[in-house]
Amino acid sequence: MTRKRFDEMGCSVACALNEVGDWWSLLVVKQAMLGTRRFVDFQHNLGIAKNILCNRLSRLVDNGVMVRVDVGEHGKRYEYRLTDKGRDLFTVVTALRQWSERWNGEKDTMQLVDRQSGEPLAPVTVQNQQGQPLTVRDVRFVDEDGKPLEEAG
Amino acid sequence: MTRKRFDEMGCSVACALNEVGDWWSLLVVKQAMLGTRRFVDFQHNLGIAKNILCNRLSRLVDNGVMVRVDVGEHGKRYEYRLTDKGRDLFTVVTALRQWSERWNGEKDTMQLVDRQSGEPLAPVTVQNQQGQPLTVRDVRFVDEDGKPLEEAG
DNA sequence: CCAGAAAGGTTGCATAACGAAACCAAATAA
DNA sequence: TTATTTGGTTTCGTTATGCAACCTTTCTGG
Repeated sequence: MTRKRFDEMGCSVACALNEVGDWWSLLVVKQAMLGTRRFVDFQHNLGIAKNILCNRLSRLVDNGVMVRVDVGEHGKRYEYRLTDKGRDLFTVVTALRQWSERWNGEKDTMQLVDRQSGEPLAPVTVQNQQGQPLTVRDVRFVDEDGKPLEEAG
Repeated sequence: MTRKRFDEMGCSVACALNEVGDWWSLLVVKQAMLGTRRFVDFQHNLGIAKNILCNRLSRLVDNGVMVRVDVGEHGKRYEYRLTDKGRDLFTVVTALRQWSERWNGEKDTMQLVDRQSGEPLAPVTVQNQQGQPLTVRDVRFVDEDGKPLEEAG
C-alpha cells in the first residue's frame, strides 16, 4: 500500500504538499534559512534521526528545493544549501510561524526582524492587486473560464 | 516508537507543523475553504480513506481548527466547519498554492480572484512595517534580547 | 409502516513511513 | 599513526496509511 500521491490531483496545494508536506521537510528548510548547511548541524539542531534526515535531504535535492555542494578537498564533505525555489518557501514558513504564534502563543524564543530597520516583520497576508488584505471570505474560486466553482457537494 | 513531538522544540514553526504538518490536514482545510462541509463530500473530493479522514477531522477539531456542528433533526448528521483559527490558515494555504504554481507550473484548473474586483490575487509576500517585500536575506534572526543568532553550527 | 439507501463511523489486515541504535568507509585532526 | 568526525547504510521494532468490510442510525420511496 503506497502513500496516496498528491501530484496528480489537479490541485497545486496538493502538489506542493507532495514535495514538502511531511513532518520534517519544512523544518529542514526553516533550519537552512537560519544558516545551517552541514549534515551534522541539521541533525543536532533538529534532533532528527540520521536516516530520516538523509532521506529528507535527498528528497529536497531531488525536488530542486536544495542542492548538495561538494566542499571537501577530495570530495567527501558536503553542504546542503537552499535553491531559489527553496528560498521562495520563506513566505510559507513565515506564514506558518506567525499563525502558530497568533493561536498557540509565543513558544519561540526567536524573532525575525527587518535587517535594515531592526523592526519586526508585518503579518503575512493575502492581498489584492492594490495591496489590501483579503480573508478567505473576500475571494472567489473560479475555474479556468472564470466561472465560479460550486463544489461543496 | 511514537512520532517525534514537535510542540516542545521551542520553535513555533515546529509547533504549527505538529498540528497541520501531516500529508492530509492542510488539504482538508483547503477543501473546507472551498465550501465543503460534509464528511462524504470531503471523502469524495479528496479521495481520502474514511478512517484517515475521520482521524484528521478529529485532530483538527481537537486543535481548534474546525468544529463539528450538529445539523441533524435528531442528532446524527454533522457538518465540519472552519473556526477563526482554521480560516486564518488561508495565508499559509495560499502561499503554498502560489509557490507550487510558480515552481511546478499551472497544474490547477482553479483560480482565486478578488470577489469584488474579479482580479487575481497578488503574490503573498513577507513584508516589513512599511509594506515593502522582504526575502529571507533581508531579515535577521534575533533572540528575545535582540541579539543576532549564530546557530549555523 | 416497511425496505432500502445514505451518512458517519469502526475494525482488521497489509504495506509504507518513521525512530533509535548499531555499523561502516572515507577524510580529517591530534 | 591513531582517533575522531562526517555522511551515510542497515537492522529492527513501532506507527501511519490505504483498502475493504462491517455496523448503527437516519433519511427516502412506495
